[in-house]
Amino acid sequence: MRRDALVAGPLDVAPFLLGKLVVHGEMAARIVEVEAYHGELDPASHAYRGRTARNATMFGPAGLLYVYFSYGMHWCANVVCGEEGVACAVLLRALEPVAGTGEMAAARAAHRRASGPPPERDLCRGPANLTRALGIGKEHDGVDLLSPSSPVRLVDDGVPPPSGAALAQGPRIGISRATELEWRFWIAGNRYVS
DNA sequence: CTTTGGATCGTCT
DNA sequence: GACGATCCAAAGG
Repeated sequence: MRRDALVAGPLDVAPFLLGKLVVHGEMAARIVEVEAYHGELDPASHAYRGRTARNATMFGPAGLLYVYFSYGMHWCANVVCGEEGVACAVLLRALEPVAGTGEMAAARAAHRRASGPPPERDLCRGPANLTRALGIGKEHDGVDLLSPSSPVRLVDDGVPPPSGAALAQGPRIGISRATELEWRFWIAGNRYVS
């Protein structure tokens, strides 16, 4: 992954990230669904009202991982994009498990307890589920996804982003403002989409 | 299948 | 003091 590929607006970077791999240890999963958040121009973004301690990572250089805590129990992961100082990010909403699925299932099962591990299709389905499966938490906020020495990395294995009819687009999920914007992107027909 | 309510806490107003 | 870029289990149809 070249960093300059991420130095662009979130509406360009979001579809570009579809098909890329997120790697953590022996685990790898392919991005199949994302949402774009455009910092200070976007009422639904954490950075809409400017820089705070929580959203500081969003203002960093492209390629950082922004992790935030939500609803008192969930972690969500974003890829920071755009120029440094501009708070753009792409939320990861669903991934297709590629490697290390046993470890992912164990991580999910540990949290779900009684109900056991979810079916493979649901391992990384949903923004909080995928961080749980991959073991991503607050300790990963601000790590450089493009550095070979980082625990969590973004890898391009040559699978091209979807284009034309293979690229689907619609409203973002779970927000209360700017709901008219169709800033969610996914791979059309992919069964791992949430 | 759909609907509903509970969990649970950091952050910003 | 309210609320959120959510998920899950239980209950109802």
